[in-house]
Amino acid sequence: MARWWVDAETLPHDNEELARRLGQVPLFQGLAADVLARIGSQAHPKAIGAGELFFNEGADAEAFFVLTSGRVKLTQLTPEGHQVVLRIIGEGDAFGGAGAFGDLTYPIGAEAVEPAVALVWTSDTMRQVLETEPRVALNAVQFVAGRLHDLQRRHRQLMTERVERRVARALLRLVREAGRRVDAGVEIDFPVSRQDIAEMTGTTLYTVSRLLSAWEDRGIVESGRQRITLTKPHALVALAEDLPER
Amino acid sequence: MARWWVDAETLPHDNEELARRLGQVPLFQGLAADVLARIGSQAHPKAIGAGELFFNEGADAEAFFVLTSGRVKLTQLTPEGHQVVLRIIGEGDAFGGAGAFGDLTYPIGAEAVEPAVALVWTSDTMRQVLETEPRVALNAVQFVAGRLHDLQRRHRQLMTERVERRVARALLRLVREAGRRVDAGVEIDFPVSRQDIAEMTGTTLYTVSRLLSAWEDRGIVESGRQRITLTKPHALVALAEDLPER
DNA sequence: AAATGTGATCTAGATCACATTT
DNA sequence: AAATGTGATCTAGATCACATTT
Repeated sequence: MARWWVDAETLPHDNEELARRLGQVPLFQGLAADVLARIGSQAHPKAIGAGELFFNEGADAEAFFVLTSGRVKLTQLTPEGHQVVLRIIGEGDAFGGAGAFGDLTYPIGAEAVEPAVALVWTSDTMRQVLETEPRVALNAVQFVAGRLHDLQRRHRQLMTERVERRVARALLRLVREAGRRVDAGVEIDFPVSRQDIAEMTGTTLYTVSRLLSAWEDRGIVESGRQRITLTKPHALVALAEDLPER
Repeated sequence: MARWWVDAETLPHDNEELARRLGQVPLFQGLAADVLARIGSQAHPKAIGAGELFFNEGADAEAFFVLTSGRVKLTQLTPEGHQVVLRIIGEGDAFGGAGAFGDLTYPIGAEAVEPAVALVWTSDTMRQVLETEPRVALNAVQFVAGRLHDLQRRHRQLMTERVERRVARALLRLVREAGRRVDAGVEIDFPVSRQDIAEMTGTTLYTVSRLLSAWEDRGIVESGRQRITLTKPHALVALAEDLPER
């Protein structure tokens, strides 16, 4: 997908283009151009830097977001302060819907892993859109149900699969959603640390480091500081799916 | 909550009462009586025995259900055939919505843990209701979002907490949703095996058995064949929340 | 027959402790 | 300074193997 807006300033200048882009967001699919323009006119852009937050878990759910550039990780914190990464989203993805759906506080946090820009609506505005545009409500059901089904599958995998397979799946998922072709193979297109992978898969950075070292020895991956390239993705698929490795 | 219908035969006789009951289902909250009556008239009841299925994971998502009596576990199977229990639902709970929300197959299975009766609509019917009754779509977003948030919390717990705590949480959850006061304390009101608890918490029946034995020694639970009574629920809360135990 | 209980043993992966790299 | 690599050690909980209970 092409970049939507390179920065916050370019956004308000072209409302027609904005409406066209919004129509490609799954949540707003199927809406008439004038409705999209009206929804778009109620948004304002917000840009944050890498490591900054759009919102914290537990904060008042005052706003709804659609990411227009960058990557954002959706996280939860344990009472002991350990972070868990639920998913990493990219441009065109909606997040922070809890307020519009009736919750008082965000059940998750949202942190930029690289500089990010999002369109922001107040939760009240988005609740009104949900209530006046039945198509948006239908899209929202499908969107949230999709998230639920995906998490159910990963929950099952966390319950039943070994760490190696879960880490293999996480890497494949990341390149599927954010892969960039490079000479050596497919690279994950934003900074990912061993710690990030550990927080996505329910293990420790030590174990991720050892797995990546072992895979590097076998020529399956190449990795550096916050950078991972899959040189033989099919070999990781074999690990993830328990296929014979040829 | 009082029993809705003791068996399939009693259902069709009183459409007004049916509409009143449907109005208490979260998904149908806020609908006018005539709309409820129309929705109710399109349902038919289905009764199955303990251990039988309303549907299998992966089957065509042809129908939508509201449980009116009994308990149903929502499950997933691993490729190796191991079962995982995502949740156990009771009367008034909706399930099998995937078809109405646009999926072709059920992402989970639904098995009765005791004799159960559900109202059944075709997925097409329910999709039409979703499309013509904006309030139902709004309710559905809230319902599915609630399921998602709950699973996100449990996913985090599965990633970060020890087995003992997860099992303590599972028991507390079961008595909260299906607890029955008895002389000795609070009993889980349907048959639960060690295996069921293991499939809910991502451990083995052996570990659950050992935990229950240890807790029985400490006077926290009493348990028998497919039966668990919490005699000191507060002690389990202390285990689940890491409180000092007094 | 299916569910449960429990001792003995094993092991995947966590934890600890440093060293090295970017 | 933050991220990574890796040897040494530890341990929670799985696995195995029976015995017992309902």
